[in-house]
Amino acid sequence: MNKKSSKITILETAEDLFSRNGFDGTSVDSIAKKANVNKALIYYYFENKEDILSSIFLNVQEELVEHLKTEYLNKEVNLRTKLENEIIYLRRKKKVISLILMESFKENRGDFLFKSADIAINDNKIQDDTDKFLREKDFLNEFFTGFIPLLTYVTYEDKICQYFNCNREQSLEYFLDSFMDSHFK
Amino acid sequence: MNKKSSKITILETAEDLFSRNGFDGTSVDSIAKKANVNKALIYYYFENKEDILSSIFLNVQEELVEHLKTEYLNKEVNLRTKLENEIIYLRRKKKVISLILMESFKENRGDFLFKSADIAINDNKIQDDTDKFLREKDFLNEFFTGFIPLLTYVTYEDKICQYFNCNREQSLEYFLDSFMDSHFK
Amino acid sequence: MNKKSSKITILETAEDLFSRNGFDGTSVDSIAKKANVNKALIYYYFENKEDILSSIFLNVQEELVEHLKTEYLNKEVNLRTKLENEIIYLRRKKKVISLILMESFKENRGDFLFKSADIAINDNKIQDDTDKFLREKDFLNEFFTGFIPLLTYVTYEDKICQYFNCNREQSLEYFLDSFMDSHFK
Amino acid sequence: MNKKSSKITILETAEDLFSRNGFDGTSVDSIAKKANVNKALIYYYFENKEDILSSIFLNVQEELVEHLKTEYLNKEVNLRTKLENEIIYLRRKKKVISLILMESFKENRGDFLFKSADIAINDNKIQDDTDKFLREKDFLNEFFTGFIPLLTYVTYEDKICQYFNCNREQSLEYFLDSFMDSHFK
DNA sequence: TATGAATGAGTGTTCATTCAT
DNA sequence: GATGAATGAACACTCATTCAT
Repeated sequence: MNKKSSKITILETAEDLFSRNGFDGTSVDSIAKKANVNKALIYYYFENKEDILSSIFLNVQEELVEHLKTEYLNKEVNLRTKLENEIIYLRRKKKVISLILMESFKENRGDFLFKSADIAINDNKIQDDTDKFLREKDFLNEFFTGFIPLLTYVTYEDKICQYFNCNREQSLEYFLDSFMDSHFK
Repeated sequence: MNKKSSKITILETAEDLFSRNGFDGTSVDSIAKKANVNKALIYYYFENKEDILSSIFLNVQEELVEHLKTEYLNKEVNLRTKLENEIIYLRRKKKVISLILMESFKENRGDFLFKSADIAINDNKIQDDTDKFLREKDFLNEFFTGFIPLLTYVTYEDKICQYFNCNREQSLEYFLDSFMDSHFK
Repeated sequence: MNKKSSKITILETAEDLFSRNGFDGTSVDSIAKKANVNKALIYYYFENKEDILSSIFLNVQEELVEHLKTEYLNKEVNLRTKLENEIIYLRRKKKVISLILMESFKENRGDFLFKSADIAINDNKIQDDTDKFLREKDFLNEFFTGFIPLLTYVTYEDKICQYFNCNREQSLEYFLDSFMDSHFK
Repeated sequence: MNKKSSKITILETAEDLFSRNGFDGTSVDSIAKKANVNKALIYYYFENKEDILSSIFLNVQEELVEHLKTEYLNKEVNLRTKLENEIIYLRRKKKVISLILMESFKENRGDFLFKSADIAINDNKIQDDTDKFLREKDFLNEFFTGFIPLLTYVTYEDKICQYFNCNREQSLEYFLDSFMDSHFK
């Protein structure tokens, strides 16, 4: 049988709606309606609306982090191709990414983004106090010239192409050129 | 007399709350309460909640655009100092910036950001179809390696310093190094 | 104009419904409907459902306490007549009384009843530690042989008369006889 | 084997929660959770929530009635000791008693209490219409000076001791003195 | 300009109850 | 006996907005 479990349907629908309208702009009612499940069932699986959000975040964290370790790309021979593939992957996750970014601007809401970035950039290695400042410098560099441009690119891509009435694959080329130039030397 | 007009108080309070909790996460009630004005007075000055948001955006647009024309910085002698000053200015606008970014991820909400970027980057010059692709390439480059890192830096600065328990002015130095390296050759 | 203020209508309706169905058995919706006011208006006047209950309690406390100081009745010449009048008064308050009693049995809910009884019985006089035990003994005596029979009488009166199909004024006579005998010597 | 049957566990848990929070303040969910049984199992044993309440009441009625026949105590030699023992017994039933009282104040809910009192006081004897008034007078007397003080004492005892920070066994002595004086001549 | 009162529709959440297994 | 999943209606509470003054 191909019938997806209700819980997964709920999560996917919530991800979709949250990414379109924001967390606060999405009602639990609308999730239930779009997911074709009874609203009370949502509360059978999740403690509250917030819990849906956390679940979405946690489900994607590990996978996402893996794809954002741009520093390792350095050693690759065909760096640009590798990067392109990463973006193609990230495109499939653009809804969560949009959601993560959106929420990160709210008060006391940046932690998930920073933690993910921290793990991706510092590879979770034992944190040695001696290189705290190096770590900080590295982090800021990777974060603002790598991480953020990458994430914002995949979330804004369609919107920009729509706004400027331009071609998506062409835009990707331009972005890749730009990113290669600026981020890698 | 120091007494600000009610309308300005409302706008400032709304900007503050919107930037903290998002547009949808902020109620008109809470604005009224925090601004110490009668709720109905808000509807005397503004058509609806949306109208408050537009007013905030429009009031700041021109000024903001002026400060985001990073390409012109190229010709400056003391580029880094100039950039630092810009960031110091943008810090004072971080609430609106945060708000603009937050909203830009929602469906059909990116226009304000893109329009501002478009004006800042292309200087609003008569748009000649012949260099459309150059414009696009330039735009994407400026947008993702200049505009976005700058805007996200000022909005994330405090959150990051809090998360990593680090020093704000030191972070700024690191960011400036990074930005100079990546964005300007 | 005879139009009662909405706030008072809400309080009176709530008192009525709470006393019939209990606090938890009464919905704010039902109060709004019966009081013919918009539900949101209830939350304009009261912080939450609990706050309606507290308001009802506090509004009646002082007045009620005054009528329950049975110990002072001792010196009266026509004690029985005095007592009868008190009961006639308490009958008019039987809704709140019923409500107070009902709630007092719940966990952490007896305080209002005990505090009222304490004030009524001890007349709020400066509490001298030397006669703490006397106070306790007096309190228990007054509470269980005076206070409680009186309060339960007015709340059960109608129910009992209905159950036994008997006459209300005749019952009052019987109760007064009984109370005079047992409580006063 | 110490494993209680599920049905009994449900009844005991319900009794506990009902007595703490009232019938309406207790959800079937919370009973299931606290009793560690599946919610649907509750509906396997009981028709509905109401049915749980009735079961609790009926299970205890006979036993309770037996212990409330205070008029027969009259003939006892050591009346006070007998009474004390009754209270010690009733203490063990204080949860149901609290529940019975709580519910009795609601509209159309006093019957269980009155019926129990009626049986206890009139010993269920064939009801002769000729002494109807005597019966009524007796009933009211026993009910308000015996029955009610006794029942409310065991339910309020802990609350009062907590409120006044007093000793439970001392309170019992005081209450017994009081009850002996007022109820038995 | 300003306000207290009011409203209808919606919010997140929980309810008692049922179903298939 | 027992369970996980499901449901429709209700819950307490809040929303953006309006009105009369």
